[in-house]
Amino acid sequence: MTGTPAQKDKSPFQTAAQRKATREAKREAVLLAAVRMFNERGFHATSLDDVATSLGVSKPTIYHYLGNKDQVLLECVSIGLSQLQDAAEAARARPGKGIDRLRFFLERYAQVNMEDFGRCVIRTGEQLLSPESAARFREKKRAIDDALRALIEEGIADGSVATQDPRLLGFTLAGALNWPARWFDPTGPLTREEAARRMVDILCTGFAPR
Amino acid sequence: MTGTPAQKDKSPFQTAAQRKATREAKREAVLLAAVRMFNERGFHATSLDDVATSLGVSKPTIYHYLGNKDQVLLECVSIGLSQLQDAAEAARARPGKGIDRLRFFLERYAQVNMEDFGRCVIRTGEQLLSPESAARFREKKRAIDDALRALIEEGIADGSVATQDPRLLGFTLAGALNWPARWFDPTGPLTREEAARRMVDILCTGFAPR
DNA sequence: AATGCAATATACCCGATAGTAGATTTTTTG
DNA sequence: CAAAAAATCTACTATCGGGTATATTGCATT
Repeated sequence: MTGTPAQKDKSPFQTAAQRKATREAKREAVLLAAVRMFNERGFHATSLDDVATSLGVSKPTIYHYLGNKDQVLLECVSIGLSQLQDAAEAARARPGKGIDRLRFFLERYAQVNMEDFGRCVIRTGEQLLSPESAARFREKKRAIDDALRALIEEGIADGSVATQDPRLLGFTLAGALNWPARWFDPTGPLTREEAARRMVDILCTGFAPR
Repeated sequence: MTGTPAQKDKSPFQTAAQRKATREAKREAVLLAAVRMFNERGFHATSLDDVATSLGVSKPTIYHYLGNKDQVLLECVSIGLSQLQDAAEAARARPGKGIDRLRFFLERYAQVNMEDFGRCVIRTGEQLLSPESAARFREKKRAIDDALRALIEEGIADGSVATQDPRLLGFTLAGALNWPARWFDPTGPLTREEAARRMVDILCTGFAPR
């Protein structure tokens, strides 16, 4: 048996698929490093030099994987928004009354907003992006809003959700559950799941005694 | 009667007090122009040249009234925060059950967040300010948070507010009522007062049917 | 072995803008 | 009216950071 090499996948020689995968992994590492710095120090206070240095590479390497700073930010918020979109679809696919599906969505929504990419969605003002990127950003946020509105309407239709003004209810719920992007501290007393659950409870029953 | 002039206060000659007042008025005009541009285009996307031009003056004029850009922003958020502080004190001074005082505060709080300086408070990340200014900013925000918490606790004490977790209730309410800083449009269908009232209603009773 | 592409680096350019120096005009006051 | 003070301007400096031109290294495919 002459040919078969002893090394299975620690060979330094990669297949085309492996190369593509490591490239993708590097791209994602750039985005993760970037989003963390954006969240911590702010977009403008984070130079791509900073991001590069934090990864032990130089700035042109980032440009090798992503076109420019605007694209880096757009990618980051797009990841966060697709997580929210996934949550919406999962809620949509659930059985149960409208209120249950709504609560399911709201919990996930809150949880995403406590994670790196979700936080970035909330903290990123449209002004930070180029006009074209901002348009795509708005579009995707709009889809999330619509999904939330639809869940509310379904709840109203089956009598499990009570409100005078679905639009305003949507804004109110979203606002309450966006805010953890600013205050939640994962090293604090609550887990993401627990914090999300309790917030949704509060929103569901209100603060007046029943 | 030789002396008494016919012009009462349209004389171009001002008293010391009047001069001080016009100076203050100019300072405030700068802050108002600045905060509007900050809210619209973002802090970093607004140069002091832009602000100056919008007032028909040149940049050094701004420096004549305010020390530097950091101070301009700090002044803006300080105005917003003092409006919130006023709301807290007014609520504190009210008669009635805890829940009524809390609702009073929350409505004002929401209204402030739909106005120029309040919006700026919400939209300003601490990273935009110098470390020293950021510390003062945090301090003042902290005071508002504490006031909200205190009102909640009073409601709990007299049985008019129901919650398992006052801290989280505070965050949830604040988040919901901060969010209008991002979405509220004064040219839209609702007045500030009406929007605030409805949001507080939603938060008070929740979205589950009673 | 030779050619080519992917990955990465160094060193640079350039535009924007915060902040300043110094002159100038206007107003107040002695 | 003269001198001082306040208000404002023009023109400049300095810095930062996004983005690029170009060189280098090394694996990969034929």
